[in-house]
Amino acid sequence: MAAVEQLGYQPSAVARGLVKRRMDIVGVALLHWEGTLYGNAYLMSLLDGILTPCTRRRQNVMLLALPGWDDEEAGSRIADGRCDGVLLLVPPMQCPLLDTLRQRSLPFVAVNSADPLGSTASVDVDNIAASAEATRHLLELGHRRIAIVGHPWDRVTLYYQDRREGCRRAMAEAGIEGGVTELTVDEAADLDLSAAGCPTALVCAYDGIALILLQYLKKRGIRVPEDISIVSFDDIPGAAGSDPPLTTVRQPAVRLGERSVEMLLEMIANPALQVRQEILPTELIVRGSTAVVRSSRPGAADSLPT
Amino acid sequence: MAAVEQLGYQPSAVARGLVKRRMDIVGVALLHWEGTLYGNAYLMSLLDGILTPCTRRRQNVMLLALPGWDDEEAGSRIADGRCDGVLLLVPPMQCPLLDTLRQRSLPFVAVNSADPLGSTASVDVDNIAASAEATRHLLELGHRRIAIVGHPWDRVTLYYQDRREGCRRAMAEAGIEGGVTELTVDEAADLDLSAAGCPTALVCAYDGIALILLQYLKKRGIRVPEDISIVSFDDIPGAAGSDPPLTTVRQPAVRLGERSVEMLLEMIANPALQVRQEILPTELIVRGSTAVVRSSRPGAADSLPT
DNA sequence: CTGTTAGCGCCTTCAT
DNA sequence: ATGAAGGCGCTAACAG
Repeated sequence: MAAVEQLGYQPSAVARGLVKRRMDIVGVALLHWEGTLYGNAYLMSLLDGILTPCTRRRQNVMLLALPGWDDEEAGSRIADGRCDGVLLLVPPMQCPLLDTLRQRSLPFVAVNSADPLGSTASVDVDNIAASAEATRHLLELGHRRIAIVGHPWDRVTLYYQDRREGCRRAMAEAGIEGGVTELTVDEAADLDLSAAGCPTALVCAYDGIALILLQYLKKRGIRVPEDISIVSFDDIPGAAGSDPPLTTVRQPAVRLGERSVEMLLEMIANPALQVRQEILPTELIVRGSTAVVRSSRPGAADSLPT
Repeated sequence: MAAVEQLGYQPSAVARGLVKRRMDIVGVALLHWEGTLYGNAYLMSLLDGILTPCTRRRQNVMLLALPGWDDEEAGSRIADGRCDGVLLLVPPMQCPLLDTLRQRSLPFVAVNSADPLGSTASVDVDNIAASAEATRHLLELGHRRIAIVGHPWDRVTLYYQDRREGCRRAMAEAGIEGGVTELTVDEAADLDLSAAGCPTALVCAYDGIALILLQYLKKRGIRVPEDISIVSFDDIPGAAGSDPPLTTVRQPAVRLGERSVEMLLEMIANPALQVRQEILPTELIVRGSTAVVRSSRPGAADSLPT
């Protein structure tokens, strides 16, 4: 035993893992290609939340960077016994990796992407309700023509669709029918404010888009919120420090990360556990990027709240 | 073999690892406590650079979040055979983990923290030269009283000390002796510009500090760069979008990450390889947070460059 | 309570 | 070519 100290002996985690069928590693699968993380503060916050309970509970975190969710070999890189369970960051409802995990009955939790069918464990927010709240805020400020802004590739995501749906519902409740106009970032940046029917407020799919848009608009001399109001989602660091500070729906990113790890660890410890879907609350943070609609904007004054 | 397809058989990476003594996992050790990643865009960029070559070369990345570099159990969590090598993100020159890795002769590369003795493999930038360049930029703008700003805990880091040293050298070359004033973020935010001897330019230890400082100063009605100039380091996303956009020394974070992985994989493949220390170039990005010193600032006009 | 032994699932070597 | 066997380093079950 003295020799153990002397020689600095370390038991092999791999050999132990082979016997105990547990590596104390949780996998974290996320989309990644060069530059994806760079600037993706939201993912960073999620990771932050994931790491804390892992460190406390002596779990290691293995990152699985996927070029796409349809990647066929993802399963063989993470469902090969090296992880005890997997966290999927914003996965689609269907992909080969999900099938592989199910087949190998490896526990997994979807983060920020709840299956409407309720068949997979998940931790998420209620994007529809969150977006409806943000939209109502705009409606209360007198905005009637509201568009949603996102990249074309965002449109396939569940959270985008839910946020659009929330927006639609809030507008419908206010008597504005006809769906929500969808704009790409470029279209939003090039908006002709003097055109009839031009939106007076923009709902951005997430803060990253809002921040970029703010820069484009500033370059064109368009003032936010005087000329156009902007709300978005996430409340990443940087949302409060932008010019103007963003009005945004805060997502409890750190909590989402924490809860998803805890749920996963429970599932690993007790595989018979029933699938749970947890919903965490969001909060509308009103800052400087939204204001009462300007009466000089065509078609705005006639619909100010009474 | 048809059964393999049918049953979805997956070889166990753990059993294979036991035999081959290789898990195809690179460990990434970094300091972490709750909220550390949140907003640490620089680390994110490093990670980004690390993930790309790893994905390409079928390596997995295991995150080891350390509460501190003096953590005694860090070694047993990563030097227990589960990783083939380790990347240390901004480690100190001495810590138990380093000793453990050396003892177990596990290959490792220090990122952004080159050992002046040259005894450990590393990928870094030349912080002294980078800081001297930034300082010369300020000197050329007529600034003579320059202070460096950092949190108290930054001061123990090598990069802080090197950046301060670079600053000192550039000032000494310009005939300004006496060392560099060191300010905490709070002190810098509370600066009395009308006081004699008050700095006219600030060198922030990194962009995160500069961005925070910008907000504090704005709240106090102090204009940047009119009232005070600011330079910093890293060029994180957000540095270009701040108000004003930051003048900063760009660190090739993604490249640093990429190179360090590649070096580590070489060392894993060939343990006899000689220790290399790689230095990557930086670039001063001049934007809007620096300007010619105002003659109205006391003691500034008398020392304008001739 | 200490000491021995049989695998964990794979790869490698050796024999057929 | 295909097949059998030993062992990687550990744990757990068993025997002394």
